[in-house]
Amino acid sequence: MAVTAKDVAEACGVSRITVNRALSGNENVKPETREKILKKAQEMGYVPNLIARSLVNGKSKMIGIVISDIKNLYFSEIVDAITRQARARGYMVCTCTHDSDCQEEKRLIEMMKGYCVDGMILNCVNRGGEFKDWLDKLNMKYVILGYQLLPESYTVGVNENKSVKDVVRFLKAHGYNKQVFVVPPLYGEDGRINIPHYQRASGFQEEAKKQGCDYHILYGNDTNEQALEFLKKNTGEKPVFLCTGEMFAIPMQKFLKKNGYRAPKDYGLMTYDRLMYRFWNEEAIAAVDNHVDQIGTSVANAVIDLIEEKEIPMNIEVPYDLEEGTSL
Amino acid sequence: MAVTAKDVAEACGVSRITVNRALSGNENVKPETREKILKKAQEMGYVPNLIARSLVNGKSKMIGIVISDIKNLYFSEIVDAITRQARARGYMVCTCTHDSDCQEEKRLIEMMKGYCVDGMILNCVNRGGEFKDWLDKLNMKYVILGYQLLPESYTVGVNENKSVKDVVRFLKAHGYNKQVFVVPPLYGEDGRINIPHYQRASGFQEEAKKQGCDYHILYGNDTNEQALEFLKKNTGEKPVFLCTGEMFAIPMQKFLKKNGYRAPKDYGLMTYDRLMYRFWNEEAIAAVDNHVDQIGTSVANAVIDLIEEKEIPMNIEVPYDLEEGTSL
DNA sequence: CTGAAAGCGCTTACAG
DNA sequence: CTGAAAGCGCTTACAG
Repeated sequence: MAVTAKDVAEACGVSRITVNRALSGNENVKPETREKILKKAQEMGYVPNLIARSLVNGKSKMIGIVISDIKNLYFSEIVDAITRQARARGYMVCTCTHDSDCQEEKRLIEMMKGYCVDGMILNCVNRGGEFKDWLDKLNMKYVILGYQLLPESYTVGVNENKSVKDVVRFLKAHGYNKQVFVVPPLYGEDGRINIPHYQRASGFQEEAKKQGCDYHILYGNDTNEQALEFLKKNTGEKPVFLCTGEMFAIPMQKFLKKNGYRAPKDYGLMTYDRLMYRFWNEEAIAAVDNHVDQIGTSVANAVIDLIEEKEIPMNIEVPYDLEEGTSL
Repeated sequence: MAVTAKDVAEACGVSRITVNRALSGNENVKPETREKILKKAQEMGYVPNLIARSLVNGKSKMIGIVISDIKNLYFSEIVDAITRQARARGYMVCTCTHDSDCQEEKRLIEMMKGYCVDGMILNCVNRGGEFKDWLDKLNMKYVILGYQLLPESYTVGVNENKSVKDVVRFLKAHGYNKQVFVVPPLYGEDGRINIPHYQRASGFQEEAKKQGCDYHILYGNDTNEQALEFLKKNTGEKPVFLCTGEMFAIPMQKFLKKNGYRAPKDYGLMTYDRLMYRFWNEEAIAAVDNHVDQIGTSVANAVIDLIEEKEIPMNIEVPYDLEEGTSL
């Protein structure tokens, strides 16, 4: 098997403790001995066994990430940011995906515990107090991806309720009084609610009402068609569509274009995130940029702070920006 | 800290060995004792410490993935496929990224060894015999992402030299005798060659010559402009551009469109991969589909087969498809 | 059916 | 400056 400290020790005619001391930079080693050990270790290709070290130290320097799907651009960008920040602070990252399967999520979290990760970052599909109790019983440190997503837990994310209110005012300031919020079904096939989308939808409603806007909500799996109907029937003011994601905004833009409606001539368009945008050099849709990389960096810092026993706020808000584009 | 087998044993008034036997499904435990142990373990939230197990078993059931950048769609798709296949075979995955930094790649590989991964999947930026020697000295199992990328190593990928020849014939069969290969600089800033692109370029040249095509190669950072010039000066036959990636093909298509040239009216267009395509519902560019998910599945299987001491071929070719689109 | 012993590779006191 | 001892949580023989 692999070369161990013991092998190096034998090759040098000293004890493994001395080898360890030399390698760890401890001062109490005779310079010549140290030299010899370092040289031999190098020669023999000695790499310390980190899991043995974990076992005795009680810390693994590993962070577990349990998310739904890494092919999703949102997550690949977050995982990238987490990986970088974790490495910068001396941690390695293990990622696994549960495809929004509640049972699988629990299995993976237990597995992460089994591997003794020092902390976990969760994009949890399980919800509510029962899950929270189950999680706490594991006695692990964890941070939830998503602002205030799980009660009484450490969370990191954008305050969706607040940001959408900014958007309403932003659009109003751009002269749009007729505002249409476009959102896919809030409830999944399993009957569970999509909390971030719900936070946006309810915030939109509150603020649009408050601002005296003529507001509407398009909801469901056929929002493209609904939007087209809306434009056809619309009289008077030009409306703006606020889509809850690029996955909806971009196809909608194409669909409407095919049917003779163009932004910003016939309607305004705004979306969330600019993840796909980086692949193209075309006109930008106005967007709420949630700075996904910052979310990743923040959540990595949060969980590492927890691990290192630093105090952090319960719910960390990551800032967002409203970005102009050519679609308003 | 966490609940150990010892804790469960004490709670049940038996030895930890008995606990272990009950939990591992060993038959030699009195049914009542087993019942009691299973119940207590469940109650106490016992999760076996997998790194302690790794230490004694000499295998961690972890696979290390060392790649350049997970934000790259190619890699996020591969990592996704690897993760799924690895889980299906009982392995967990640790991923880290080196941003094409040769030193960092070596550090990460050593770190993976330190964490006792049973095998590694590498998208290596280091090349050549010296690296190969260094790698082998670590005495780890590894598979390289990229067909025949590192000599005398297990590799998995598409046979680029072969596939591009198919493409040349495919385009010829579509009536294109004037073929233009579009490739970014083959040498990076660091002077190292991009082997897959080189394999494609040289295969293209060989086959185009053999087929008696009127062939050209556009090469560099301004291939959009070069393509436009080419079309402007072009007389006679309609050419086809074969781009080495969507990152080049899609912007080129847009650029040419802006300048009044459209595919397939004024030119033909073919590209590699359909990774971005899944985000859109627009017309498809004809493409060599490398089935990136299959590459991921294959490379996961390859490394796990190695770990489990099964025989596998040195270089595994993953099949590709030539996909029709609306651009030819 | 059950347990005491040895060991995986390391670290952390403690003794010389 | 150097080493023997104990222990992290588990598993694998071996003994009763």
